[in-house]
Amino acid sequence: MNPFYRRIYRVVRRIPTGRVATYGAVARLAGRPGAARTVGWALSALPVEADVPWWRVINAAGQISLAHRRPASVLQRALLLRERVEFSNRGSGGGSVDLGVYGWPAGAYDSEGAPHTRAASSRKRRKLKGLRT
DNA sequence: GCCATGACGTTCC
DNA sequence: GGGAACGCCATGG
Repeated sequence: MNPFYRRIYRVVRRIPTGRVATYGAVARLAGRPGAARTVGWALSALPVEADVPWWRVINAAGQISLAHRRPASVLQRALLLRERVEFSNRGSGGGSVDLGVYGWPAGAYDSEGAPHTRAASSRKRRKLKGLRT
């Protein structure tokens, strides 16, 4: 097992009860920003018997990604609810977690969490720089 | 070593 | 706000 995985698992273990972290945050804390996919991959290979709160790891949108892919989605939601993590019924998407409240580490998301929301400001900045042509 | 895939993220339309 | 495209790192064939 590569040190990345162990690091990722360690980071996930550091997630306190009642809090959730995004793949990107975990990857960043693991020392590999941008390796969010790798984090998900590592968790996919994670055995259920492992003492790693994988259910506290969600995507940047504050939603569970293993919706139809894995039946564990229901389990994850149940576990999160058990952790007192509320799901904001944003329409009928199945519910999303407010990273501004339950996000971990605190301050990483602060008052934002939605990628597109944050992208709005970043986009302008990128356009201003005049990149990509 | 190259191509394809994945529990994701960011940016553009 | 929603959908599509590109990029990211690591694994598997």
